[in-house]
Amino acid sequence: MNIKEVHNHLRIHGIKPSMQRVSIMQYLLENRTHPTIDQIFTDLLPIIPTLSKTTVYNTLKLFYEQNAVLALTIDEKNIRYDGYTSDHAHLKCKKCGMIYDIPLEKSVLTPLAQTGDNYTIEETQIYFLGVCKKCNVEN
Amino acid sequence: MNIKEVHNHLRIHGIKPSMQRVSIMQYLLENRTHPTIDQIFTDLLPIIPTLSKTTVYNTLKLFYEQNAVLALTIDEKNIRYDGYTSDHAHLKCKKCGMIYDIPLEKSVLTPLAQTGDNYTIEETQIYFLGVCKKCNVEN
DNA sequence: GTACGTGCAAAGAATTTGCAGATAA
DNA sequence: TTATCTGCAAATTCTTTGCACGTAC
Repeated sequence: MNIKEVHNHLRIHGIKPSMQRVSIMQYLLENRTHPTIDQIFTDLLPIIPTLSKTTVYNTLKLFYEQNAVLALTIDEKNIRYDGYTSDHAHLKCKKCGMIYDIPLEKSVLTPLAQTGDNYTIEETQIYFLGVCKKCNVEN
Repeated sequence: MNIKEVHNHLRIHGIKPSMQRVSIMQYLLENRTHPTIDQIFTDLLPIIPTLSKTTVYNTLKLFYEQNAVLALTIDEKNIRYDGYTSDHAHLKCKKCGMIYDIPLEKSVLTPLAQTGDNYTIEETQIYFLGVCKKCNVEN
């Protein structure tokens, strides 16, 4: 994904595009791995040697407040971030720890939306805990 | 809820009932407030003055491993525990921070169960983030 | 030049670990 | 007795805060 696209993506969400912010958002958009703060920091440090972890914290907090990313708490230890904000569920494999995207059909989304009808719902998250296909085959 | 019932509840889940374990489980069954470790500790300390926070951590980890409680990560700061393990969703109010139980209809559960069909799903959690009725009225 | 962004170091909070004493079968 | 359970203190990990320096408009 080229930098201009990332710039636009940030501006759409009301975020001024600094060099660090662009790099972090680009990382999230290109790596659909639901990374932790630490993974983002470690992977970007070789590219931006002056990067500090505080900046990664600040930036992701800002992205989250501007609804530019999803924050996943499916992992008890660390918050994980997802640059892909459309409707989808997440599966955490209890064996390998990987987090997978699970597409959601309308048959799920429609009744679910009705469930929240009596409240002011801003965000819905669905987490599955189980074993992924790969780990199932291997054992 | 009397102690014998709590004893049984623990034994059903393969947990030896010590005094501390019974107190903590009884607390969870009688207080459907999704408490944090700290809330449990603080509330039980007057009843069990020798209780240590380590024991509360140990005990809830054990309960969770034995599927005797649900662990909610809907709150980014602390894990919250729920002694009520049947199907229901949770709503976290962004204003007051309270976590509410939301009953789930079959129209939600059935298509949701089908979504996970290709995986080995052991647990499903649904989180709503929004504003509760009380806070909506007040503002 | 003023406001905003970044990054260091220190502080704070949540959780885990190591170990010794207590308890129960 | 022998396992297990408990609880203190220390260690570790994750996150936030305070502040000074840089940068951009």
